[in-house]
Amino acid sequence: MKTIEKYLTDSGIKPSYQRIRILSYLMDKKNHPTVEMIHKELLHDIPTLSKTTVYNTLKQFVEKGITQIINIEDNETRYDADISTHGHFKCLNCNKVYDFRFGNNSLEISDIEDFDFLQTHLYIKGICKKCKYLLNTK
Amino acid sequence: MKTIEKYLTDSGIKPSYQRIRILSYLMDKKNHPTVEMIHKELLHDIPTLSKTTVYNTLKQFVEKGITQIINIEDNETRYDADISTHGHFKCLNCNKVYDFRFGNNSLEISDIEDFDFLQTHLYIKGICKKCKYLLNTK
DNA sequence: TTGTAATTTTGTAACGATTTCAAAATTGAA
DNA sequence: TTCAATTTTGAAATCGTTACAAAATTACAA
Repeated sequence: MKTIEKYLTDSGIKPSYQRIRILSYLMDKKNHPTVEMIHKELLHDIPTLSKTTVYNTLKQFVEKGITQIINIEDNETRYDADISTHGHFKCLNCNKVYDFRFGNNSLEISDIEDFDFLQTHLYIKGICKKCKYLLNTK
Repeated sequence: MKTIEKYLTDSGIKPSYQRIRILSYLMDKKNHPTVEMIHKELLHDIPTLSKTTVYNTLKQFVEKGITQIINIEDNETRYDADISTHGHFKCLNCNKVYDFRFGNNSLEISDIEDFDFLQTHLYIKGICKKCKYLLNTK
């Protein structure tokens, strides 16, 4: 069995064709897509793919813990199959979402000492390196 | 002129009755409300208040920089009149959103060194102290 | 104070993302 | 091969948000 199918099976998800393709898309592209983006692109290969299937599949992936939701913007829900703790940077010029690493232990958090932490999401917005130079040389 | 009116005027917003009431609500309650919550509660005092006004007002507050959007959950947009850099913790048991402070310099961010940071949002989900003890003693 | 223009508020309609739901298609086991 | 269970599909419903035009309010000049 291929690794992606085994990964789904091990996560308690039956590896249907659509599920394999959607997870592969997330893992290969690493582009933090919206439902719209996934549906639009996969439609080229799977002409019958319905948007409902994309919604259902992603909901299942999130429930089973193999995908995380990115809420960096209030008007778009994005998805990420990289479930390791890492941050997301959105460039306000080109709208690209970048991954970044941060020292989780070094956060120095006050006021919520005795709380149990289950998920940490760090979002930063600004201007990426590429756009910064482009904008400067205009 | 009252302080809240002066604050609006200084921010370039004409202090209409509705705007004063909505900003006061945010500042007094500090409950990170949704549009729904603000509208429902103020309706007791202002029976003619329309939801559109709440939307318009909050959009203006955000544009003028006196309110920030909290996207800790993908199905609800919350608002906060505290625009200082601070984190938000959502209890997955009681759904309350808590503020917390964190050392901004202690983040130890890698991979996006030369990017310009404009906004930082740190969200943590888990179980709050109160719910933790309640759940343990059940 | 009155009249008029500008601004703000309101309510309805439109919109877009997401969910619901039942039928159709596919899969798996006997 | 047959039948039950699961998955996918597409249409309709729902929900949060926005667009828009009319009504109300405010500001200001005569």
